[in-house]
Amino acid sequence: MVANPRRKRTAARRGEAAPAQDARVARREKRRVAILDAALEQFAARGFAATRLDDVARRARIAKGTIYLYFRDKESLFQELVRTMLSPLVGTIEAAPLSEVPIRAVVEMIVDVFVREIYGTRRKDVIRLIISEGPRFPKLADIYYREVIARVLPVIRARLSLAVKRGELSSDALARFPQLLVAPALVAIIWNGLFGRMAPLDIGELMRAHLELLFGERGAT
Amino acid sequence: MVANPRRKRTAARRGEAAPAQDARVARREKRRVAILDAALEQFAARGFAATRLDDVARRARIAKGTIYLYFRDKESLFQELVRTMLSPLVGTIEAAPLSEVPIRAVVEMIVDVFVREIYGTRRKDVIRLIISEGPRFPKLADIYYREVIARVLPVIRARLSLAVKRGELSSDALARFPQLLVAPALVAIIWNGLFGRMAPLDIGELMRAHLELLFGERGAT
DNA sequence: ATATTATGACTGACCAGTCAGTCATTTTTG
DNA sequence: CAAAAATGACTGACTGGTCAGTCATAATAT
Repeated sequence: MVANPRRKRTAARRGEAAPAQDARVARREKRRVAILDAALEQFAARGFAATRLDDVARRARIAKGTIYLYFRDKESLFQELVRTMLSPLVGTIEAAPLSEVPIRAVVEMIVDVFVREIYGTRRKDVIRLIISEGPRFPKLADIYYREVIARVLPVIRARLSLAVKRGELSSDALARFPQLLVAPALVAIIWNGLFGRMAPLDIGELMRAHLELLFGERGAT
Repeated sequence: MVANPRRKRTAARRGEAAPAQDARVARREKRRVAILDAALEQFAARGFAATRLDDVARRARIAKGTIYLYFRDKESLFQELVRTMLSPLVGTIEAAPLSEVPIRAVVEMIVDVFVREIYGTRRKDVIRLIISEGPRFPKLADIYYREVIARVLPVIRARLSLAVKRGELSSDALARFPQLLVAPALVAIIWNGLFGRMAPLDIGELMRAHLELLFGERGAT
């Protein structure tokens, strides 16, 4: 799109952003979110292949054709969904108080972010989707790795290595495999997705037990 | 199937198991396995919904209609696959030398079974399938829970509780959440399924590090 | 000859993606 | 200012293709 001279003139004359234009943009964004919302619901409930875009459209209260005005195709919609839901979270870890805090507090903070911001929100459904569909959509696994894992993991690993050097940790096991830190939380997501009906797993207690194994008895709660 | 009178007569007359009959049974079983094999390959590669029974048939070198002589429908085939692959494994744990062995050896044995018998075989694909498709097939999650989890978990939990009572373990965290024991192995399966191309995770090293965190430095290897 | 097993063409349901047409809103013209 | 023209967001019927499951027929075994 080329800049429109008409628009410029109007905005200049009134000394404000063109209101009609802004309303359009806002409306467009609202629709986009509505589609993504509906898509998450359907993909989470039925998986990628079994989700019908007719249903997504119905949930979003639009016609099916409209989806194609916002997303290239079903797979793009799926990818955008993952990107939109997870990318914002990365900042939280990247910007966190780094090395000024004792390692136990750092670890508890990471675990807490995971439990509250993922397990406690619809993001857990996105994680489930990545686990389920990722192997069949290399592009999806790629996006997730590049935009989340590759940005968060090194930060955490660096802090853990520092803790080893400082003598805060007696073993370098965690620094070498930071995955060990969140593995139980991931398992809780999976477990409750599968067996929540018959044997729900209390993620709070689970992670408390996990930290107990890592650091020994009770810490600040 | 009702007992076949012809078979009885033949066996009696010849004083041996009816050979023709046995050949039939064997042939039938071989076909069944061929179908299950092909199905595992396809389901693992494409997921339940995207797998075509035409492809399964081609892989098994039979016609599509033949599948329906061995399995009621696509979903039954899927369920039978899971049952057939995992049930045999349960015996291994159930029959293992229980409380005569020190707890660390018990734990290492459990981890080892997991790594060798699941991660090291096509059973890991079955686990992946359960994780991926389970939420959409409650019947599948049910089967897996009843036939595997519900039989293995109590045994392991009991042994861990005993270890706590005996003073072999200083914390009851593991006894309360035996899931913590295998969580890293599960994460390794998932991780390598998603990111194996760009950042493979060495499950041997991972589990060694895990045990190090649970028990402190090196044990018997 | 009969029963059992296997085949693969066929059917009907299903669904992603398209596109010609509608309509509300905005811009231009007189 | 009102009428006319332009815009572009939105719709939903339609198409082409896919695939689970069936069944009449054929091959094989007894």
